[in-house]
Amino acid sequence: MSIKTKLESIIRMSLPEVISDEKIVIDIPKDKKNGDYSSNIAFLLAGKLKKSPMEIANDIKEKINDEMIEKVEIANPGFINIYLSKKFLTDSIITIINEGKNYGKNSYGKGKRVNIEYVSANPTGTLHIGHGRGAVYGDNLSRIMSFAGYDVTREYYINDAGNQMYNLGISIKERYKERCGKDFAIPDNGYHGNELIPIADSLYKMYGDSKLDEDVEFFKKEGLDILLDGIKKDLDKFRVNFDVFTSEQSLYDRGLIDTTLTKLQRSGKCYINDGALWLRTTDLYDEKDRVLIKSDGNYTYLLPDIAYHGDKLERKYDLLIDVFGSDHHGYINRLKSSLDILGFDSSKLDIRILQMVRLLRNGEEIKLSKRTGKTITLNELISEVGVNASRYFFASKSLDTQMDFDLDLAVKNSNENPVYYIEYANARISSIIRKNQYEMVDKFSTTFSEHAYIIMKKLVEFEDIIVGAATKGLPHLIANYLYELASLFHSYYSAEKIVTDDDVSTKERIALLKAIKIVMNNASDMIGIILREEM
RNA sequence: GCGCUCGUAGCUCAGCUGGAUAGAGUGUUUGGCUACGAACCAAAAGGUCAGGGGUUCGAAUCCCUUCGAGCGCACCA
Repeated sequence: MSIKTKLESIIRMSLPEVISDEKIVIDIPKDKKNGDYSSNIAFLLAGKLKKSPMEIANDIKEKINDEMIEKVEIANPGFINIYLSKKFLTDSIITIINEGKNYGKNSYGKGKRVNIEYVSANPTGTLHIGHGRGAVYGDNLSRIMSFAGYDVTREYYINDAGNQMYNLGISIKERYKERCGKDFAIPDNGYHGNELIPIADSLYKMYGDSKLDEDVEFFKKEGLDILLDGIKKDLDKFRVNFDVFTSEQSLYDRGLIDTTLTKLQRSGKCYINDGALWLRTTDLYDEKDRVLIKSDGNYTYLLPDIAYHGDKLERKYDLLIDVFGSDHHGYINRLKSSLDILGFDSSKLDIRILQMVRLLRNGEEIKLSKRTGKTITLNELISEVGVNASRYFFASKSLDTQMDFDLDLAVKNSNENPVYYIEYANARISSIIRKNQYEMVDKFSTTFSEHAYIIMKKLVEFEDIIVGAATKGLPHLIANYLYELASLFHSYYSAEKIVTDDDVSTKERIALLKAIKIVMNNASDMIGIILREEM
């Protein structure tokens, strides 16, 4: 159980019975003079109990008695400040070592099924840096929520139906003609980037020029396979994985689009205007009604999207998380409205918007454009900066920062990257442990320095950080925690010697180091970073 | 024009259900290797939290408003 949860129940037990269901918030004060943990509960109860916050705080203090707590102080104008006991802190070293890779794992989200959909890039080209950000977010959130006990499904939606795919097919066909030495012309709405040239090349290698008479469908299928395969390989290299790939085409094949359409029509929220079928989404949250069937009889993209989300909800998830780029924020209301019209509970759908990555090269902005193919690909990023550094770069920032990314700067700075700082801490610890083999400590006898206790306090915070990151959807909390932990270690390491003539205290300090190493590695796992032991 | 997101140190960013004196990294200045790895540590300087109003014991955080930025506003996906 996490520290905050434990403290919360300790305080709860000390409340007067009448208000024992009050929500209790436990904080970690910025200034250590205000305790290791603190609660403002006395302020919140002042009105209900008709007493001053100071009085209430004192009443609570009187009733608190637990061996994990060293002392409780009341501070003006009514804060309750709690200090953890040293025994609790040193005991936690043993807990951490015993639990190892499982330390921090908890059952907070037990019994909750969550589906996280991310990347879902159209298979019409290679992944670029913008996809990388979404990939890292979705992957980290999946790792963290699993660790926090949620039953997580990672899903990728493949847009393999519709016009775009036809345009892809015809563009590949033209590139294939080019490769075969024939005249070729890519249509205006086709894909002009040079990403398709290797596709044509591999088709040529497989079939020679024997496929010149094949129709667009053939090139669409072949191209899709190759492109999707490339996307999966890039993601795999980036340590991003999925449990389920759902194809849009398969929704058509299963008849899901038509049944969804029928249900929508039965809802009475559809109407025909100018030969098109509209859905009255403005009855709910949308600012504008949306077209489901165009006047030419084709479906819009929205209809399969509704069917897809309906399908996910049918699969009995308690929570659906979609990771979208900010250029798709307009989706939220139309999708939620449609789901409610179908009788689903749209509050189960949580759409996370990630702000765009602005790309720079030598300080100059590069405009992203698929048509011209002028982008920085994920692959380029990985090969120039490395997986660890690029993942940390994305992982350490909140989703709603509009971040700048200068590849040249990133390459230049990759040697002074935060990941190096963290790995260096891991390497120093590993080196000391390697050179000084001691058996396991089962009881701590000496008093650690203040510095050491500060580290232990940080270590026991880990589970709360996991729960916070999982419930708020903020993986960057882990990245920051990891950096702070590394920093505390470096500082400790410089301040005092770990290995001394005193065997007993040396053994105990090394146990602390082992605990730090475990937590650092567990935290790194949460953000897909693999720490080297030597560098 | 309307909508969504955002604006924190020179630069890149934390600060998350409103908490105590707004924090890191980087850059600048200064000090520290005969000690377990100096890719490190210690310290200084650096702020009108975009501006203005409001809500309350208490606001970077919530509300209103002005300014600025990004992104949307298709019978494209």
